[in-house]
Amino acid sequence: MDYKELANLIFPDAKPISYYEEKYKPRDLKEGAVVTRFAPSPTGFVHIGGLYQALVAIQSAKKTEGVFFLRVEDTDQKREVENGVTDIVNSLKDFDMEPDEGMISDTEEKGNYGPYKQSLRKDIYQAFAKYMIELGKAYPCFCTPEEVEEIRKKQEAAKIRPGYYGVWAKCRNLTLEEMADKIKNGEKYIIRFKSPGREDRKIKYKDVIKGVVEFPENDQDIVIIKADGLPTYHFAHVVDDHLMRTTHVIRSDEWLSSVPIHLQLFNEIGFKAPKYAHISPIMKNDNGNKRKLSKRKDPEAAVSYYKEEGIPPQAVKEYLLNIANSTFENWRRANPDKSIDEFDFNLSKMSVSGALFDMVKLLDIGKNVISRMTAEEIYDKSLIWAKEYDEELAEMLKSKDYSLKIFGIERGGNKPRKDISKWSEVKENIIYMFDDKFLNAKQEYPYQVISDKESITKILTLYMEKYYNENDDKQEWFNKIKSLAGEMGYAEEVKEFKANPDKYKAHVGDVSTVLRVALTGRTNTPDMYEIMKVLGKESMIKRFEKAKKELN
RNA sequence: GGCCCCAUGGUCAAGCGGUUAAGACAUCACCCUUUCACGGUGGAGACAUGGGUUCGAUUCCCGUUGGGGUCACCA
Repeated sequence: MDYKELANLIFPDAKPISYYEEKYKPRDLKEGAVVTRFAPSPTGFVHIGGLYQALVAIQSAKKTEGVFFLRVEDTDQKREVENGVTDIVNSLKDFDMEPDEGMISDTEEKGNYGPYKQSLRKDIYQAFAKYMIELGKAYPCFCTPEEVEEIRKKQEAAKIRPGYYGVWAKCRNLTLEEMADKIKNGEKYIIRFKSPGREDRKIKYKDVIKGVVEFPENDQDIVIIKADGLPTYHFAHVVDDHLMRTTHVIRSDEWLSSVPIHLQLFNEIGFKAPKYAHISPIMKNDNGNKRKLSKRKDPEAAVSYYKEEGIPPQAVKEYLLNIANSTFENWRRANPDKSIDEFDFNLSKMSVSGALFDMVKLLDIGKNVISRMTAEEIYDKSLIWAKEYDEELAEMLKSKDYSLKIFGIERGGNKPRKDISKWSEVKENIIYMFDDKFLNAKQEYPYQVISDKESITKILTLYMEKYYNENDDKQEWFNKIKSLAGEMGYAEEVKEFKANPDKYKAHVGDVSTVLRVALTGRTNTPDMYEIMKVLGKESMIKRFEKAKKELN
């Protein structure tokens, strides 16, 4: 019995690895092109941290004319969730982050390096596991989970490092004959890697983001093929990223401590290891402690949250990019209209420590992103959002013409209005502009300086009867309000009022406030001249009548 | 607990041996303005701590403290 015979006994049907080496040829890309991937498990919704990784990966690939692919890591059937793959694909689509290669739906994929779903690659992993066995670098292990647990307990009791290694790795010392006999007897087994490492030796490696990191060598005989015949993450990673010709593995921080295992695996199997870039996770402040954004506790951890809230995908991406490379902010200010793909993203400039998630900042970016949009875009996007999440708003937006007029107020030009940071704010923002909403609802009228019934009635009546003319330009329009103020005995100029506070009871601004409150039910609105134009005279009359009626 | 990583204002962060320690968000004041949003000006606000090294440390080294990660037939 030799290694080869053992390997054949275990994987009689596996192809030689040369078959796969031949099938998945090195990519023909220009020098320096980054081939990278997003490789999530379909275990539930897509996490904002995952989106962050994917974004960083895309930027890296785009910048170098490389490849970004989506690989689904579904080797743990126990944790798999229904529609997991579809969710991932759709989430990337929502953010306009479609991969160049890989899964494009639950069952379809594109690209020449597939399958891109690990559960479909069982044969491939087994071929490489077989190869490892032939090399004498992997072996079958017959320990039951209970036995392994038993070993761990002993180690813990003796306060020594837990794990399957050295003298604890019982099965590694079985003779080939013993192994063969056990297999023939039908004993259950898994495949373990035979680690050549020693814990008292150090390895150094250079992470693209973290810099030089030093670790003890791996000496654990880790599992590479599980009882169900599927590989563990470690082995799948090595096989896949080799065969898919990945140049850069961009993944979450939590993998950093597995690097010694991965490097050793690459080395023993004889492949060139990719470069690693370990990204710090996005954190959240929880009672003074930092912790990762959690799927269970934090709604904003799920990318679906941003869609539901109507935060533009563009804003989320810009926020994330800003965390990744803080120079992005300056670049954006200098290039307000450029696509983020033109930003010179730099992996190695990413922060080594995890950033606290800042919703306030995100919404500020949202505000700016939306302010750069035309009224038409705002209309389209809020309508799409409304159709899914807010029927009432969708109903309000039915008249495109009218909606466009509202969204057009103070928009365009170099100082656009910045009062919407997400689509879920739109309704509150414009609802008073709709007669059927405004006229039929009970309104609060927060009058300010001028608040007595008589004065208000007089202002509203006089204004419509004597002063308002829908054909006035803005200057004329405001002059009329001044005249009205004068007629009422108030100061026509605010400055004059301030100079002689005792002489007047109020000033033209206070008169405006009365008009504004009567018209809209609020003290803060966009430009009133434009509001009146959009509303039209008929609506104004109705609103003033309502206001007068509801004076107390 | 072992191993690893990290530490600049409330938050994100420039910095890479000599700086009045940038900038953005948030905050405050003022200006602009009929209100708000915008815009403008200004203010407050930081190098965790103790040792070294050095003519000189935010920057380099060590310890302490604090935070994070990881130790599965999960990824």
